[in-house]
Amino acid sequence: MTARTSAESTRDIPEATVARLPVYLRALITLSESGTVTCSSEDLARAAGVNSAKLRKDLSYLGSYGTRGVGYDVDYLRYQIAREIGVTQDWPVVIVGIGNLGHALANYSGFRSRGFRVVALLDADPTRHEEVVAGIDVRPFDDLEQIVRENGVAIGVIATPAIAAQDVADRMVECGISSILNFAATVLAVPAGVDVRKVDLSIELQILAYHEQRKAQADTA
Amino acid sequence: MTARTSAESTRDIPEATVARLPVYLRALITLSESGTVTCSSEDLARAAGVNSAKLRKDLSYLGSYGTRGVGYDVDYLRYQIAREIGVTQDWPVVIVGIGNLGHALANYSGFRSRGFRVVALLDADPTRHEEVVAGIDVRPFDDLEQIVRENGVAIGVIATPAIAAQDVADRMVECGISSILNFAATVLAVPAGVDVRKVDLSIELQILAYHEQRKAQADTA
DNA sequence: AAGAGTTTGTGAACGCGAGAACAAAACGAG
DNA sequence: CTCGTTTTGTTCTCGCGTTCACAAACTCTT
Repeated sequence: MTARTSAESTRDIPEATVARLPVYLRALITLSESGTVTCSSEDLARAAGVNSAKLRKDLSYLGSYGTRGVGYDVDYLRYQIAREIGVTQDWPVVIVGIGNLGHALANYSGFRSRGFRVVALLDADPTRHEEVVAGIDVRPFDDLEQIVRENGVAIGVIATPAIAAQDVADRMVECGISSILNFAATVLAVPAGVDVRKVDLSIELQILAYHEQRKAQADTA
Repeated sequence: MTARTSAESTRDIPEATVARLPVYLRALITLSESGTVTCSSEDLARAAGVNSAKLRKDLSYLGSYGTRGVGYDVDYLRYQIAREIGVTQDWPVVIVGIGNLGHALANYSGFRSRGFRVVALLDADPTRHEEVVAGIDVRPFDDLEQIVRENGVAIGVIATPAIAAQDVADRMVECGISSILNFAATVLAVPAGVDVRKVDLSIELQILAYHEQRKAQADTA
């Protein structure tokens, strides 16, 4: 990892703030589409479901984009956040594993509208290679390297069964992919420098179940 | 909310720990299926992708289920964690919104195998009410109250478009559902006492994009 | 039976994030 | 131009979560 020398735009933003920026961005888009030109931190915080002090602190890491006594220009702030996240540019993405979830992901319009372009759908099962999902041919997993090279893909999505996920991740890393979104129910081992984010549907439900159980215990206490 | 008087099993477990318990549980199940009888905190931590000190501290909130100098009995610890989370019992769940994602969720085997039973699929669109997904009839959204009442449903999953999500949530709360898993791209407002967890696919990708952009900047610096 | 070797459970230190509170800056009225 | 009002940007404090480090407890060998 090279040392950071550039003065501009490389202050490090806390991870917790990074995770909220997309939420603010979505709220700003909604406000913009409803014709709102200016909003206060209070307005935006309510739309994003956070505390207004936290919102202002988060935005202060990006710079000083508001006007005291007035608030924030919705479209201007929207652009600044989008630029900071990096979604003003186009991110090519590959999805591996075209089962039920892979289908849903391929058809998910939220990717396209937010700067992500699905350039390929891959599956190891040859019987799926006839399929066309969301207007995209399903191709053999072995085409991964070529696709990554030709499209400059940096982000991969894993929607395979858990048993296959580590192999897919290894191949992705070999091909030069450095960010992985993992929907498989397994912990991936990857080298340093590769980012993995995990989404596990059943874990979310289990967390809810824990709290639900406690509520039930409290009621019968 | 009633005061907690029961001495046993009501120590409050930190939220961060609760979020990791399902990960430990999954790791233990994998270990158990591979025939492992005993494991050290180091082993389990590696399988779960966390620090072993953190693992031990997390487990210490549940009680003292290990043996010094030996480690943990895999099946025993597995049961204890499952019991603490509440997945030794069966949780009936309804899914509202049977689009691409709703299909994927209805077919997701990870729910069933972890104590969650999908008792109904609901959709507001009458043209879908002919469909049978994952062996379950798709029914009108207005049947929600009856289904919740008859099955004692406490957990609802929202997989509708963002525009409909708040209405669905309101109706769920009215019917007595007190835990909601929200896949729609919107922030839900719910009364106190109702838990909401949000899963937003495009937000996860945006977080990856942010880090990817920084890596690219670092390389060209 | 005693000592060497493991591994858990936990006390203590540390760092990060949340929220309160306020000073600084912009606007508008008179 | 000045004063009051509004709202941002930032400082400060507090609490939570992570990690280290070690004593307590158990096993095994001799």
